[in-house]
Amino acid sequence: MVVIAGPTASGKTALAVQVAKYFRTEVISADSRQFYREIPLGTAAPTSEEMQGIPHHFVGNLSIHDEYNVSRYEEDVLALLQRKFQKNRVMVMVGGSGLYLDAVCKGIDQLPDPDPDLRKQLDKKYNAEGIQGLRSWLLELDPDYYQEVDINNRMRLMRGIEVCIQTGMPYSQQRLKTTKSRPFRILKIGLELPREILIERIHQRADRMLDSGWLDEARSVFPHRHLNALNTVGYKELFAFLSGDWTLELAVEKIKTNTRRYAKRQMTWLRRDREVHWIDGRDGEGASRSVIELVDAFKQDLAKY
RNA sequence: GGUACCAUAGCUCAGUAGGUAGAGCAAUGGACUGAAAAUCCAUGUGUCCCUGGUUCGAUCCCGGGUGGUACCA
Repeated sequence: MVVIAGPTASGKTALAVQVAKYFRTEVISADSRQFYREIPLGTAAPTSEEMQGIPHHFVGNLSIHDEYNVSRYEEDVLALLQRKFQKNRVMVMVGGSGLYLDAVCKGIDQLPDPDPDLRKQLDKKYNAEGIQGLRSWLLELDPDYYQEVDINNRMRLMRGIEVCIQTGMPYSQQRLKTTKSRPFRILKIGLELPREILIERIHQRADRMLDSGWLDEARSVFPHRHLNALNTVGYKELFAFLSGDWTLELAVEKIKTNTRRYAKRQMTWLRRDREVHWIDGRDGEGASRSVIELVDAFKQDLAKY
């Protein structure tokens, strides 16, 4: 499996199609927002024209009303890969959601999915007693995890508490971070661009997306703005405009800023992964040639064993 | 042309009884196992507009200049 990762607006979509074309195979998206069919414009999901006839999986396959999470994604992708590897030697996975990429490449521990009723209780606790309420709750249930969590991060605190309650065992004993073995070999590619160029591309793409009707798309999902799928860069800002809190100009400026920050977080995540082979994303043709070379070298390497 | 006010970090601004300065945002670095495009942590040297003067010492007080804003002609 060839994994193509990189920050938003770095040209992953086009590169993945080029590579999939060359190997006559299909593309799996690892983008936690392109799943949702109601929001293709604002998530820069590939259009059918951009796909150039290459089958894409996990793009527009869900509704914003669906419940979904990384472990289900891991399962779904593995099931699909098992089928696809029967006839394809190579598969391409492309996306910018680091956690989702890792779930497929390295696996994720066996832990329960969140229970909606419990989440409600946790929210109630947080609203009534603030972060301190969550802290003391977690300290009681799992003192070991309490020592290592981000003590200010309410989501981590909540998840820790949730797992302890649902399983009756400390979270810290179940979050093992073991790496699972996969029945296929993985080659990871990272697309990199000089900072100024990436920033320029982010800005231009935001303007292009707005020109192509993004605001109308945001308006159409506005009534559901509290759904998690819409807690997303771009939509949050457009919703602030649609609510009358911000001018459109301000919203656009914030979209650009927040997209830049998102790209930075993606890079932080990816840089940590020593298995990534970095390639220059400035020239699309060159990038796809580099990927193909890397894949061929990888195959030859495999043949030795 | 006159009068008043303003000029401090990339931006918006605070401040110093005269002892060379700090917030928010941005930016940068980082964390990350079922909300992940989420969530969270860390990091503040900048000719305090220029130039004379007073002073042991001026970003701060005084004079002049330059630029900006408002009002009056």
